Amino acid sequence: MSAYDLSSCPLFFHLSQKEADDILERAVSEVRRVEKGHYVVRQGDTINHLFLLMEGLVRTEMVTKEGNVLEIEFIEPVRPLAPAFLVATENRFPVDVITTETADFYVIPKSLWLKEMMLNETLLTNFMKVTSNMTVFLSKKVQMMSIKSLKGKLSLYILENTTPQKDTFTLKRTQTQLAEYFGVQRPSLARTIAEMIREGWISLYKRELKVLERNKLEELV
Amino acid sequence: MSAYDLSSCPLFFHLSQKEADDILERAVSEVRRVEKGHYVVRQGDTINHLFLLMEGLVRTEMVTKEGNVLEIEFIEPVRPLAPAFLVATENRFPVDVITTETADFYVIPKSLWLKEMMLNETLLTNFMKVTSNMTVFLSKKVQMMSIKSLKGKLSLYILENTTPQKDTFTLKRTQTQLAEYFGVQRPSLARTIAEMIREGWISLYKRELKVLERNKLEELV
DNA sequence: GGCGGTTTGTAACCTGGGTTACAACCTTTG
DNA sequence: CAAAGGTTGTAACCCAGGTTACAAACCGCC
Repeated sequence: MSAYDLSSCPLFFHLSQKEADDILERAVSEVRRVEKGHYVVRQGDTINHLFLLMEGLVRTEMVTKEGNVLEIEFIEPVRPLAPAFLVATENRFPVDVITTETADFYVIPKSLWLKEMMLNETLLTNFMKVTSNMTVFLSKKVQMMSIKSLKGKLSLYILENTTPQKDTFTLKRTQTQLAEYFGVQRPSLARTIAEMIREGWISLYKRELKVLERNKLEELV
Repeated sequence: MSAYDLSSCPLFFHLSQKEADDILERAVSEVRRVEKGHYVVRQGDTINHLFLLMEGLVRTEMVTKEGNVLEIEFIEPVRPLAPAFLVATENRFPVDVITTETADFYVIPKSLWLKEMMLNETLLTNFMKVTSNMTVFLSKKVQMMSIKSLKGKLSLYILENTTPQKDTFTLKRTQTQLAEYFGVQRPSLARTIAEMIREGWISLYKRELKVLERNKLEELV
């Protein structure tokens, strides 16, 4: 049970490896392997178990009909999947979770997990912090989505990845992925980037993006 | 301190009036009155206190630049404001909070509140449930916002307010408010409603909306 | 170096919603 | 009941982004 480094998981911060292992020893009811490209959980599934991603990589996405995929985030081990929904009144999974690599999960029944939290103050506050941070994340998402123009969304994204001091950064995603993140078509994104370059607000060489007129970007957010 | 009915507040479920009163007695450091139409907190403010709305009515809204207001929800007493952000790592208020009526708040310092939660298991699980439900709420919001077309958003809204059995409901908001909720202009909403009526999917008399072709609405969500 | 697959740039055309403006209703309230 | 303010219906025009399609550039890999 103790092959994994749990200290990197926010649920186990400030717990010794032994404490964390003991908790898992008592609570984990099943180890589940999911092959690459398969669903772990689907939007709408009822949540009675905490899923701990131990190995592999998964992607959560929210699918709107019309086939538009609005990407949310990648999750790397060791992390819990949507812990907030374990406790919520309407405890259904909000998103699809798909493995992008073969992944291993510890499956913990809700009741056992709650019991462990009641016995361990640190575990409990960690859990609360994780769910609260999810709220912060989501409300930022809402903020991003509430910006109507693509130029505005792009500006927000660029500003979040630079500072007045460090005006350059490397795009970590392809244009296609970025477009998905913003919820727009790929050519639209390319067009908008081209416009912003033409107007002299940013420059782009290979994947290196440089901010030239920070105030112009700030105006749009 | 005990003039209020705390049992309606999800933070105090399953607690006796006396238990709840005792907690507040110890934790509340200040009672604050805010006049109608004023800001209680602004987006970006650091959160070191829990605000409990005891009296009055407030509205939270997220303001995007360009002046677009994306309404989120109304809050009635007795309710905490954005409790999730008290615990989160980046504890800044995600939204503006504005009073729509003169309102009274109990202000509780973070440290005192945490202490109370550590002493009372019920209070703690209640708190967790509240923040988790906020996550559920926000991710629904994200889902709604990720639907691109106004027809789709409107369909989702209508479907959520009816069932196959009960195909009629009364619009509780004006078109202006609804348009704000969807993040579109009022004439656009009116136009779209008119289209959906013309195509025979819904009918509308005064504020009574009736679903005629449920499957058509479902297609768009 | 050359070949297939991915990523990027760009252009032409289409469409949903924004914008503005005005008229017809409702609902209060004096 | 009449004036005033709020709510709804509509129309004309504009524009950001969607859609489709193709070419150029890049990136391993044999």
